[in-house]
Amino acid sequence: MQPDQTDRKILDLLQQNAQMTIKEIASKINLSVTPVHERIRKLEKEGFIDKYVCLLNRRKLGKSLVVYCNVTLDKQRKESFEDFNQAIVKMPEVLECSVVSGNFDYMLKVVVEDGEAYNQFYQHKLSALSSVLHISSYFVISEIKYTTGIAVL
Amino acid sequence: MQPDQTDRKILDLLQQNAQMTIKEIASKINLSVTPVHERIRKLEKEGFIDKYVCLLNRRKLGKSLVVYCNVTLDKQRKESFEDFNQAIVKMPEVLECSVVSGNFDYMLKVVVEDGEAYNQFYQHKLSALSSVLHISSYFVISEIKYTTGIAVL
DNA sequence: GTTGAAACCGGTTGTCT
DNA sequence: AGACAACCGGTTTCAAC
Repeated sequence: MQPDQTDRKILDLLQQNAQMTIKEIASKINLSVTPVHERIRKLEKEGFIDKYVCLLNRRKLGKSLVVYCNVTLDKQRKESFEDFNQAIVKMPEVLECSVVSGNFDYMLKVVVEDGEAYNQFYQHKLSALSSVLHISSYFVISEIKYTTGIAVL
Repeated sequence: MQPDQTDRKILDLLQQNAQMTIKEIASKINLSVTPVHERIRKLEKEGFIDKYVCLLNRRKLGKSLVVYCNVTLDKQRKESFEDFNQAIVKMPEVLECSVVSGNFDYMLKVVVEDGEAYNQFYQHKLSALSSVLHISSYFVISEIKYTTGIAVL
C-alpha cells in the first residue's frame, strides 16, 4: 500500500532529522502522538524506512577527497561482473557503485583522505582487479549539494 | 581535536544504526553509559556528526530511477556557475551535485520516478538553465552498493 | 573512567471516543 | 482513526570514588 499524504509528511520530516520527537512531528502536522507513532511503526514494518543513520562530517574526519569513477570491465571474461561486484562491496572506500548504461559499465563514488590515498586505492585495489579494463577518475573540487533525502511530497 | 579509537568505534556504530541505545554501544565497546554519552555529545558539539536522518526506500516510494549526469556549462558567461549552483540546490530531484575535474564541469546524481519523469526533468528543468551547454546522462541499471558510512576505523 | 541514583522526557500501550 | 492518560525505558545529570 502506498503511504498517504500524512505518511509522506512524516517521512519527509524524518529524512531531514531523525531525532525529531513524535511530539514535534505530531504538532507540525496537527495530530496527536498516537497516530504518528502508529504510522511510523507501519512505515518501518512495511519497508518504506530502510534504516536510521547518522551522517558524519567527512572533512573533519580527514576524508577530504571524493572521486567519481567510470569503470569498464573486460567483457571477454563472463565472470567479470560477478567478481567485480563481490570485490567492490568489500571496499570501504566505495560508498556508491552502480551498473550504468552508456559507454562504460560502472559508476562509483569513492571517499578517501587525499590524492595520495586515492592513488593507493586506484593502483592497488581498483585497477588491481583482473576484471577491470579501464577507469576514468573525476575528482570532486567543490561539493555544491549533498542530501540523502528524496522527494516524497 | 581528532577523535580517538573509542570515539571512532562509536561513530562507526552510529553511522550504521543511529537507533542503537547508549547502553548497547557501551556494552559493545566495554564501557559504561556515562562516558559513551559524554563522547557522543562531544562528537556532536564539535561537528563530527552532521545530522541524524532516516534513509527511505526509493523503490517502494516509486522513485525507481537514478541517473548520474555530467554537465558542462557555458563558460562564456561568467555568472554561469553561480546561476547553476543556485538553481540546482532548489531541485529536489538532485541529491548530489559536485564540481569535478575533467572534460565536463559537474557530476550530478538525480532520483526520479521513471524514464518519463527524467525526460521531463531533463527537458524542462536541467537543460532549460541558460548556463547549461551540454549534458550526458548515465542511467543506473543496477545498484551494487549504496552506503552513507565512511571508513572511520 | 566507573558506579549508582534521581529527575526527566519520550516512546509505548491501553482505553475511550 | 485519533485523543488522552498511565507506564516503562532510556537519556541526562549529578555525586562520589
